[in-house]
Amino acid sequence: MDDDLLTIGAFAARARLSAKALRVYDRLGLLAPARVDPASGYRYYRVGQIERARTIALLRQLDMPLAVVAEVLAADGPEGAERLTAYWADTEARFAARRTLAEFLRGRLSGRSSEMYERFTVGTVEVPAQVVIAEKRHTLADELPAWIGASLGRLEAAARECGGVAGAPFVVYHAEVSTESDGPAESCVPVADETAARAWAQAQGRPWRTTVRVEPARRLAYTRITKAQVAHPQILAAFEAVEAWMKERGLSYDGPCREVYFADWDAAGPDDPVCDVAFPVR
Amino acid sequence: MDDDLLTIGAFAARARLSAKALRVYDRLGLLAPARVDPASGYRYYRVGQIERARTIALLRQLDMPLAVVAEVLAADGPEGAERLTAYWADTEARFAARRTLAEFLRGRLSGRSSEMYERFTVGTVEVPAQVVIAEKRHTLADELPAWIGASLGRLEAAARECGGVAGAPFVVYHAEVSTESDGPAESCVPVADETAARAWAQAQGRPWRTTVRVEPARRLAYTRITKAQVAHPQILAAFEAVEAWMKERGLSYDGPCREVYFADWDAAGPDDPVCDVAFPVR
DNA sequence: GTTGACCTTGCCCCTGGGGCAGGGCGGAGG
DNA sequence: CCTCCGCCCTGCCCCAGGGGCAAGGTCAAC
Repeated sequence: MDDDLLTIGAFAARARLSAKALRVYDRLGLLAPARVDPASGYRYYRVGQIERARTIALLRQLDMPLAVVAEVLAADGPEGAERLTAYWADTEARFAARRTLAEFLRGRLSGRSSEMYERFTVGTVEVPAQVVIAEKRHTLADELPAWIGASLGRLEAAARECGGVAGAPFVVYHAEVSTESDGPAESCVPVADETAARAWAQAQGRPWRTTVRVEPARRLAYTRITKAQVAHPQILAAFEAVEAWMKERGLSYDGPCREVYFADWDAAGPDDPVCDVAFPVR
Repeated sequence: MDDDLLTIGAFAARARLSAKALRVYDRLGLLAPARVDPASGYRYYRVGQIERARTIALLRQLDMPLAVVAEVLAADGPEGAERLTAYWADTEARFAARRTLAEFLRGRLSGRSSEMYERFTVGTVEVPAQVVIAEKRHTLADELPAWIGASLGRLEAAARECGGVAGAPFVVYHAEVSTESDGPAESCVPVADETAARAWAQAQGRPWRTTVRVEPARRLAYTRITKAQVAHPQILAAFEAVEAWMKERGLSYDGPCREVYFADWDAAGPDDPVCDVAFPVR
C-alpha cells in the first residue's frame, strides 16, 4: 500500500506536470493528494491518480480555465464529455469570429479600406423626437448580438402596454463621455404613449434597468446594411464608411452612433436590408 | 488646431477603448498622445489618431499580444499585413492542434480509452548499452516537433565524425526526477566511437549543450506507430496503450519514456511505421 | 552522522488591463 | 471670485495559471 504512494516530484514526472501546478490544483481542490503528512506537509499521490492528473493537463492544453476543468471532472464519464463538447463549441464559435476579424484587418492594413467604403451608400435622414423605453447594459462584444435580441424582444413586448411600438427600435452605443455611462450599449424602442410608458416603468421592479426618456430630434448620417452584414467585423466597415463620408463633407458628430433595426429580423433573409448604421450629425 | 485635440475620455469614446487601455498603450509607446500637458500630465489626442487606436483595439480582439501589435503597426501598410498574416497562420495552426486534442479528450472522457488502446500492439525488446551524443532542452509541446527534427539533424551530422550512427536515434522525455533535469526532452544519436565522440564534444564551443553519455542496456515495452500518428494527441494514445499493457502485466517503470525513430523520416509516407513509443521496464 | 536531493511555504513576476483611492485640473454657474 | 462637478492624474491591488527563487525543513543513502 505504501509503495503505491509517490512524492510530488515523482508524481509530477509521471503525469507530465510541474510540482507547482500540482500544488495549485491541490489548493483549488481539483486534485488532492491521497495523503498529506501532517508533520512535514509533504504531499503523497497514489499511482491511480495519474490518469486524472493527465486529463487535467490535457484539458489545460485547450486553455480551458480550471473552473471549467473542475466541472468536466466533477461530472464523470459522458456528462463530462458533454461539458467539454459545449466548451469546445463555444471556443470554435469565438475562433470563427476572430478569423473573420483577422481577414478584415488584413484588408484594412493593406490600405484597402477606402475601396471597402465605396461599397456603401451613405445619406442623411431627419428623425423627429421620440419617447423611448430603454435598457442599458455594459457587455462584451461577443455577447452583444444575443443581448440585443433579448433586450429588444423584452422592450417590444413591453411597448404593447405603452401605446404600441411607434418607430424602428434601435441600439445606441453610448461611448460618449458622461457619468454613469462610460460606454454601455442601450437598446431603445419608441412608444406612442409617454404617460403609459412612465407608469409602466414605475411598475417594474427595477426602474434603474428599464428607463423611459425622450430621444431628441436628430439628423442622422446612415448607410443601409443587410442581415448578413450585421456581424463583426463587417459592420465595422459600415460604421467607418459613414464616418469617412461625414469627414469628406465636414460634418461633425452630434451624439453616439447607433444601429436602427427597421425590418422584421426573423423574416429577413441574409441579403435583405434590415439595419441602418447611423451617426447623429450637425 | 486646438480643437483637433481630444481629452483621453473623449478619445477613448471615439476609439471605443478604455482610458486605462490608452494609458497602457502610451506607457508602452504604442500610441503616444499628440500632446501631454507638462503641468497637469493630461493627455491630449488628435482626431487623426483614432484610426490607429481602433486598429489596435481590433488587433487586440484577435488576442494579439501588444508586442506583436507594435510590430504590425511599426511596419506600415502591406508589411504590417504580412506580419498579421504570419501571426494568424500561427494561431490557426495552434488552434487546429487544440481541436484535435479536444476530439481526443472527448473520446477519453467518454470512457472509450480502453478500446483505443486495443488498436496498438505492444511488445518488449532488449536494447544493449549504447554510447550516445545528446542534446537536451526544455521546450513547449508545440515547438517540440520542430526541435526534434533540427536536433536530430545536427546530431546525425555530428555522428559522422564519431564513427557513424550506430543505432536508431531516439528522444527521451526526462520527466524523471533528478537535479538539473526536471523534465526536458533529450535527443540522442548512438555513435560507434566513444573516444571520438568525447573528443568531438570537447571541441564544441558549448559542451554543456551537447553531451556524450552511455545509455545503459534496457528492456523496452514498446508499440510501433506510423508517421501520421507521430503528433499530438494521437501519440498520447500510444503512450497510454503501452502503459496500460505494462500495468496489465505488472511491469514497473525503469526510466523515462522515449520515442525511437528507426526509419528514414523524410522517405516515409504517412502510413509507414517510423517510430517506436517505448518505456523502459524491469 | 553527514550529505545532498527533495519538499515546504511565501514572495515577486508575467499579460492586459479593471477597479478604486487620493488628489489635481478645468469650465460653468452663482 | 468661489465653488462645484466632472474629468484626469498616479499608484496600488486584483484576475488566471502558474514560473522562478529564497529560506528553511525532511528523507534516505552512504
